[in-house]
Amino acid sequence: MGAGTGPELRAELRARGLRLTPQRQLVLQAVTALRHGTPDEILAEVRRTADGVNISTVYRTLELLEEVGLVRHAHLGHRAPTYHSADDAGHLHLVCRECGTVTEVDVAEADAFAGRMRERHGFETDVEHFAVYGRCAACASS
Amino acid sequence: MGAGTGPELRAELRARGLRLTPQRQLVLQAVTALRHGTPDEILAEVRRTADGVNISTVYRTLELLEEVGLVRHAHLGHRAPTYHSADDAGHLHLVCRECGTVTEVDVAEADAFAGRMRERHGFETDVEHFAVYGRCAACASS
DNA sequence: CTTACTGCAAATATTTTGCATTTGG
DNA sequence: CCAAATGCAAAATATTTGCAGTAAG
Repeated sequence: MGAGTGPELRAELRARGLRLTPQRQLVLQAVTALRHGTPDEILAEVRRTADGVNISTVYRTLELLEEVGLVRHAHLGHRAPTYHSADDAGHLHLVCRECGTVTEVDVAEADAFAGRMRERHGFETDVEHFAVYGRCAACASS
Repeated sequence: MGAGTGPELRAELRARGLRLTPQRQLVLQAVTALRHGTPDEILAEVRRTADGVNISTVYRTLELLEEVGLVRHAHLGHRAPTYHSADDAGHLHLVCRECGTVTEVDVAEADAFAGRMRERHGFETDVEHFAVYGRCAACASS
């Protein structure tokens, strides 16, 4: 289960003179458990277990975990940076504008597109960061 | 130059029992002039010409112009829905994470990708709404 | 012990809303 | 004239920051 909860987090932090705190463990656990979560949702998830973690700590911790490389964020909607574990990387997000469902798709499905952007525009696409908007199969058939 | 400033806007509005106001003309002109703008930037652009248009009117007007089909918005960054004229549609946005430059690319370049999403996932991609993140040629070579 | 980290409350930033007034048609 | 639209100020959201107290190592 990769970076997950314990020793790897500690190692990443120590390597930079940073500390392992219960809050940081809890936030990382919550991100992993939710698979996709906004700062708000992550706070709620954390509070199902422990209590008293502050929202500003969640923001600061997410930023830090991202720097350290254990979590990433993507933009799935209007106002919602969504965080996920770096372990759980390797997919695109297809977001349905009608029902909001997020479908995960292997990044390889965008390889041809990314290659084209590279060749024609010298642009290195970060396929994991962009959300693809549209209509999912279920909504299209209704 | 399509929908632009005058008569078409009036027609679209009248057809729905809505009114043509100077504010609505100004906002549409500003969106067209800027090519890409956040509500804030649009307000600033409007104020270069006339004065006294209120920020809440900008928000309401953008929403309305989008319903009517004269403008669209895309998500190009963390906190910034960016509006553009519907006339100026037909392109993807390549956004550089380092310098922020937005490169426009013909939507046809994503046809293969969109086709693949349709076939394999039944997903109808709105290629114009998503921003593609990455590094532009200039930043990659530095 | 040292200083990184957290909680808290206040500051920012962004967008939305209620309501009295103005104005397009 | 009358309903639609605007301006304004307040409310609702979302995120950031300063600082004093707490705790990791």
